[in-house]
Amino acid sequence: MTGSDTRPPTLEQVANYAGVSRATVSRVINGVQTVDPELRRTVERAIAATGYVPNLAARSLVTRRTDSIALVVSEPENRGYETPFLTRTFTDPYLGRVTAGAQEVLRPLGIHLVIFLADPPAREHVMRYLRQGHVDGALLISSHVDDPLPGQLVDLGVPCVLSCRPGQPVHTSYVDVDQRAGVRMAVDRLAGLGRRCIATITGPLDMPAAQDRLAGFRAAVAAHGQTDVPYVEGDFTRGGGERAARTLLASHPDVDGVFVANDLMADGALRVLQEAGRRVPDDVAVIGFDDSTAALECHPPLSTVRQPVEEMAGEMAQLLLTRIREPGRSPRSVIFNPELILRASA
Amino acid sequence: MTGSDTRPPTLEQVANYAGVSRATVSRVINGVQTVDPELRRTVERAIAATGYVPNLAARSLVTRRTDSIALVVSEPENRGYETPFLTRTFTDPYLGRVTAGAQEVLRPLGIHLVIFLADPPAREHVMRYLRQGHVDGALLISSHVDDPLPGQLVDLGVPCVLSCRPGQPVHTSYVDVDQRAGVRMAVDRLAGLGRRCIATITGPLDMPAAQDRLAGFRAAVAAHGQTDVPYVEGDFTRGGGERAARTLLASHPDVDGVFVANDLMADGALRVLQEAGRRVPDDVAVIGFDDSTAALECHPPLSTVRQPVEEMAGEMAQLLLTRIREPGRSPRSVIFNPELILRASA
DNA sequence: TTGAAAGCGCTAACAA
DNA sequence: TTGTTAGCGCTTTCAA
Repeated sequence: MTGSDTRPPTLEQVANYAGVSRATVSRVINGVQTVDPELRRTVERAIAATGYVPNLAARSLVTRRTDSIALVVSEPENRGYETPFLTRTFTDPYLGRVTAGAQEVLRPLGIHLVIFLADPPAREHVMRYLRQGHVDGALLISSHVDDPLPGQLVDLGVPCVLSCRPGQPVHTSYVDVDQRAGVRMAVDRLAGLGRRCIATITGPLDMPAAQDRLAGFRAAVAAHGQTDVPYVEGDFTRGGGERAARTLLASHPDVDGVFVANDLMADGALRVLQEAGRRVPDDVAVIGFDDSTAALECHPPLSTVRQPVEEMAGEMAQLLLTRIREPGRSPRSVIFNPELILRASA
Repeated sequence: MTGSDTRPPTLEQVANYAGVSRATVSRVINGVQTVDPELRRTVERAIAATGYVPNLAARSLVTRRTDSIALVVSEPENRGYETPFLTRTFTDPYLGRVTAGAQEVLRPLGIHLVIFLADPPAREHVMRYLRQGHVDGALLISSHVDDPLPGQLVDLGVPCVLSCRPGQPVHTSYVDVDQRAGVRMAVDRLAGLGRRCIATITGPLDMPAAQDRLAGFRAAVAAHGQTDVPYVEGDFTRGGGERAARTLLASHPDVDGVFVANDLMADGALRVLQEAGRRVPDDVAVIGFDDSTAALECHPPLSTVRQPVEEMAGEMAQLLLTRIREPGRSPRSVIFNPELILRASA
């Protein structure tokens, strides 16, 4: 009944059915213009009648293209975060935005986007998958300074583009937001609100993005004459934000402004601040980073530094396509401008 | 410098290098036992020396296997949820758990898991990808009653397994949790706590899982002699939970127990209840569903009905593998038992 | 145990 | 404009 023990129809069979050569059917399928309209019609009927679907393996064996690219989220090793990798990844709106942005440019081109999560146990598999020519290239979300994956992929000749400044120099393109400029906007705002004790909750400091934001914070508060640089390291999760906020409150009870390195942690921090009896923004003003959907769900809605993630992902896709088409061309990176979005929290 | 204009080494080249035939190299690669240990050594050296990696396309052209299976998350059409599909999907810990569970069984077998999101714009692409034989089968997360995808895939002969009871009868296996039993446990607990006005916040009622949970709720409260069945429809997101809780509070200010159809909504509901001055669990007891990571992040920590998602996903993978190996065999479905996890909220 | 040879289904020169 | 033909890189009989 399931009846698929029989093989799917081949080009050859369609050709026989239509009474033409394989080459002609191939041309019709690939939209080559030099085919007699009448014949094309005949072939199309034959395709419909036989239910023909091209065999991808056969095609890519000769074209050396697969028309699909991978989105790889990588984590070099278990750093004892409270939340495991998969949970963190699938709980943060970030990946959804990246996917959306990449799809936007890939889909019209008929290119498939396949998603891979490369935590240490999966790492080898993903590497093999990419090497075996299953995809034409990879968009790499690699956030840790010491992640060897980007370097390895480049060495293997897999075209790729990174989602942010790589921790170690890698001969490949990347896309990033001007982290420091973003933080600067946030701190300027807090200072403009008259806050005198401005602190920050950082991301994991083994991530370039987190380092950049902390460095930006240092520079920004210094510019406003604040000599102390109170910071607590978080992990970019809601729970981490809560923990960090508690630590911060204990060490700096007089804090009146907080720049939190992402929205998820800001949400957690907001909860803790308010449970501790601080009014936001009156007692403590809070600004996040990302402008993800989480920012809108905060109570009160979160002021935040907007990162145009979708656009950035689209650009990554473009860069990758270029890289695939012209492997010789030298890497090019694109830096986007952040924007301060003001809501109720600061 | 990037130097990959040159083609990767082929089996043939490795064979020449090692001074043996292609067949022998192939045997070594595929772990065939009948190869002289000495020769095997030679070949392995040759493989290492040349940096050989099998060409997947060529292999699967002959074996008709790809050793990869797809995890497809499907949504039939835009139902005007507040939160868009990708955001919802990548914000809910559910998918991470499914991935983890499936990987657990697939990885040791050397099978790749590739993730696809099939919302309406991507749908056609994903279908094509699956039909073209890019994967050996698919794990399908399809939550809507009227999603045609499962039926279409089955018709196309793509082996698949569903993540819950399908809305329409489909000739394929699925895995599910005993929804009604789970809800029953929750309601029994609330009733046991002496709650007299027990309400529920449901998932989208065009999802079988949401329907089952509501039906289970009906039956359970009736069993405790509560004739009224107060419910508000939610959307399985945090924000949706907040909105639903507000509605509920307005229509049933005397509510003292709430069963919320998933943890994310329960988190939102908790916030709203508390902002409205209700103490949890004293004034209102709340129980969620899933036992996802969100349950632990709630304030107070959420009592919830545990669904063994990882295990269920592992079983899906097993079922799919069986289905791939023995296409003739008739579909088999597996129902898991839920478990009530008591924390502070009820 | 090893090798020779025949394809898997497709695209792309090249000829006609 | 169409058809013929030669592979793409691999696995797998079948002989040796």
